[in-house]
Amino acid sequence: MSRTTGTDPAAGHVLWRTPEEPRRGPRRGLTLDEVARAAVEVADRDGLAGLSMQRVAAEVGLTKMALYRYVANKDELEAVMIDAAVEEPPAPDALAGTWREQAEEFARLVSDVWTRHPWLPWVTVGERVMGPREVGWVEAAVRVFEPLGLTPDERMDAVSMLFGHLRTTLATASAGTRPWTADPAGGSTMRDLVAAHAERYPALTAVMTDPGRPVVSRWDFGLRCLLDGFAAAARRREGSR
Amino acid sequence: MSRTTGTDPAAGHVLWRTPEEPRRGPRRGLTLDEVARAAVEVADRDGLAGLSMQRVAAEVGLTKMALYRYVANKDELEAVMIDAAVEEPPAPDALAGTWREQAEEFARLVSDVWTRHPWLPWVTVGERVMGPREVGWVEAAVRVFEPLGLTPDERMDAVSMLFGHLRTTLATASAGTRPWTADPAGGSTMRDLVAAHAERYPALTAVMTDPGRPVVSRWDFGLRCLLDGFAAAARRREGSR
DNA sequence: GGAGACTGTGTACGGTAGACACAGAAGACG
DNA sequence: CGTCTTCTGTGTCTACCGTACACAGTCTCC
Repeated sequence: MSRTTGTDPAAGHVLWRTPEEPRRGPRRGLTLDEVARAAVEVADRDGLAGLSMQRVAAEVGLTKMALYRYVANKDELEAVMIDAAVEEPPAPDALAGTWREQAEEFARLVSDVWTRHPWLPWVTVGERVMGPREVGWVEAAVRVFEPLGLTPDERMDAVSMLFGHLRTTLATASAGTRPWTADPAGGSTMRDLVAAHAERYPALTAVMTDPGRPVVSRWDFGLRCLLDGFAAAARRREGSR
Repeated sequence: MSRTTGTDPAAGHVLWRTPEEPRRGPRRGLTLDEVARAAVEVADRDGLAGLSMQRVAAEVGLTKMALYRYVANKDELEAVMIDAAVEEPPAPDALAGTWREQAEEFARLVSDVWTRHPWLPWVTVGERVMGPREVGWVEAAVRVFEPLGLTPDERMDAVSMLFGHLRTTLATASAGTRPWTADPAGGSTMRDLVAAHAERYPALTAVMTDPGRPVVSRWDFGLRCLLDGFAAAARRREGSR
């Protein structure tokens, strides 16, 4: 982790380093991008638990130790595969309409990518170095909320909440469950458990007997609540101004 | 995994099994509860990554293989330690006031527990068998939203979103970061990265230059937005009735 | 034609979860 | 009392994980 510029805290990180060809020695058989895409493929196929240096190495036809010529460790591999998987963020003029329409469209875009790579909602949490594309997605999200009269901090909070909501929804959805059963329930078992102990959980029993709406309408409800909440916050700001 | 009742899907799971003394053989030196509490202690001290069968076994003075006499595998150990850590959920009459005050109080209670055990927000996701206490917390949350005119499904969605919000907030807070920097950013590095590439991320740059409010006010903002959103949904229901 | 830098390989280490066989303890039953 | 049976805890073993390190081979620069 050696800083080169002094201003860029992650200059030493593969994600933000411009790849400069070494002068001497044998050419490397792969690019960092190929490694990243192979890792994405492994995670898509075998899940996050099935992702190991061994498997990724086998995918590209190398020994696992050769991978360490491309990334410093597994965390860095994860970082580059995230930035490879999220693809390009929407351009500034890609989203049109009111802020609300833009937010809905943005959520749909994130949902698309995170559905294509179901492990993404699980790894885009916690302390780590983000890649340029991932930061680009956050940038795009911040842009969406600019028309609202929120303070910068509130705008960022809104972005955070939007991503959080998508994560919660999509992470559990990818687990093959209807969204709420797994939060913090997890699995259809909660429904059965409640049914087996109805006297102990009356409020839940009442909820569980509901026939249930289709997933799409649940998705709408959550997002709508969130955006309504932001709108209310914006109104508060407007009023106090 | 042998069902005993037929109606209870997790009857074979330690979490829902009433512990019946075996007739013959030596007495076991520990109770399941002691094992669970030891595991909680390890996780509190060494974090989730530091939690291994080995460490927990050492904590209680056993070999790791002896642990398998108490739990079937590590997942089951995690399950029992979750239910041990969350403690008793609030009683039906423990929360008072309007639904909004109750929701705020409930959020505070969850926050307390999840702060005491910072690994909790990370493990209470995904497909798994919940314990009786954890289900009790969900039950309590559902009760809070009963006064609102939401449909059962919407009520459950609201609960899910509330937990999701708390998880996002507390998981990142425990990582030693201010909430939003880690979502999906992660770490103060995002701030620095944006600063180093200001021309590329203008919207983010504008946000980052903000001095920033104290954490407590960010907490309020998020929760307030969420509850405002629920209130709006309830108003929609009222209006259409 | 070196010298030196770089890539990919092989080996080794300490960690993980868990399968399995076994020694010993303790109640059940003759 | 002795024996049978069942249960607990131990020790050993396998397969895998991330990764440190030494080394062989390859390429460019001087």
